[in-house]
Amino acid sequence: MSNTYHHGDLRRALLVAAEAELAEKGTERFTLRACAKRAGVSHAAPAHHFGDVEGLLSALAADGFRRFAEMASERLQACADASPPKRLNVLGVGYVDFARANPALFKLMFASDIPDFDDKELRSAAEASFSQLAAAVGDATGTDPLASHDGQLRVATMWSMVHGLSHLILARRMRFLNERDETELQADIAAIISAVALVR
Amino acid sequence: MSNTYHHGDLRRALLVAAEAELAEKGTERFTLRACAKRAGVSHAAPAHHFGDVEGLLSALAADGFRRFAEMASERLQACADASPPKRLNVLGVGYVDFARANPALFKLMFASDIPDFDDKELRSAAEASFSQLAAAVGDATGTDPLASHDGQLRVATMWSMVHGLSHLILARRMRFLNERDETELQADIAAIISAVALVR
DNA sequence: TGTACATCAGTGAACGCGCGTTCACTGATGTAC
DNA sequence: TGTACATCAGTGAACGCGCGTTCACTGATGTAC
Repeated sequence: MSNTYHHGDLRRALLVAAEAELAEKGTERFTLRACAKRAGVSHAAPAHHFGDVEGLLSALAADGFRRFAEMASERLQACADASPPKRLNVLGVGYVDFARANPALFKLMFASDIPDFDDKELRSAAEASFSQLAAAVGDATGTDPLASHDGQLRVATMWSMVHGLSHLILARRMRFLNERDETELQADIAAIISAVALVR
Repeated sequence: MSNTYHHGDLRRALLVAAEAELAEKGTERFTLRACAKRAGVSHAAPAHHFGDVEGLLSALAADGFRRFAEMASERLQACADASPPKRLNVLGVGYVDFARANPALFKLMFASDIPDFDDKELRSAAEASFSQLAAAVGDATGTDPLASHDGQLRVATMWSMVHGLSHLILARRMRFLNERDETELQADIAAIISAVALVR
């Protein structure tokens, strides 16, 4: 058993390394060479799996959307018996929690220019997440969320709310929220979201 | 009158150039050399005024906040006689309009890592904008927006709403909004914001 | 079970490029006398 | 009005650096017979 020459799952390892690099250095200073080094591999290796920086980041963003959808499913399942508006609120809180737990990944997922959104894998992963949100809005409001103009606006409202809250928390722009401790913050997030989620 | 050696207002010209560069290339590929070239000046000149990239971007972000506050004041003044909730809605629509009119600048203003937020000028410009929003929320809800916990949550709700909507529109992630024409989009934005702005 | 061969993942040296930074300089401007 | 001088904004050549990319290579694996 010779251990090193073939890595085994370098693709996976590079995604993990890329996420850590992104978290440490941000998109500006993100380099393939640093990812390769972190994964313990020569700097030319990433090209084999991802082609270029954009390819690696697109794959990472797609991975982020899949993880988000998975988290959302788990949380919804955990409150399967609750009322639809309550479940929508739970999903919204999950959205913000995900962003706070994976700030660099979250920013990448919603960066308009970096990942290649024509990438099929990325696109379908993102749309699966979106559908989850739309369905929850539909359940809570009792309307088909995407068939009617009104339903679309409801989805847009909820999504904007949780997305903006996530982004402002990550950017540390709402000072009074930054000063809350974790328990208080959780309560505040749920309260803010409920201003939209429980609207009939 | 010799025309060129001293530029006159290179600082201003570099800010204009930097904004255009940012719009064209994004933060990733933003370079001082390109800004200097665009301003028609040697590549070593920017250091005289801004020190380094971060200094230039911080100054640009501060400029963005000042322009935002100015735009907001004008719009509020134009509807001075309307009801407070209506005026809050106008301010919210202005927020989204500003983001759509200055996408690169808007992203820079809310990037968590790029501009140096300890910069005094940037900080005070940002806080002035924030105060404007808080005051409008206070007027609309009849409470001191920052003194009470409830008031803070109202501000956070409104800000999250308009910020998230702006960001999702810029990132082109809400497909059904992308497909609207300008008039429809304006109406939809106002409708979405009113879900929060008119809540009593 | 063994041998030969094709395939593939990862290597490492080399390259050219554009970047930020430095620094001695030079041209323009303002002020003192 | 003229002269001398200090100050300052912008120049341009030079530098070192880290990047992505290329390419001939090599080590490991799987498969055919």
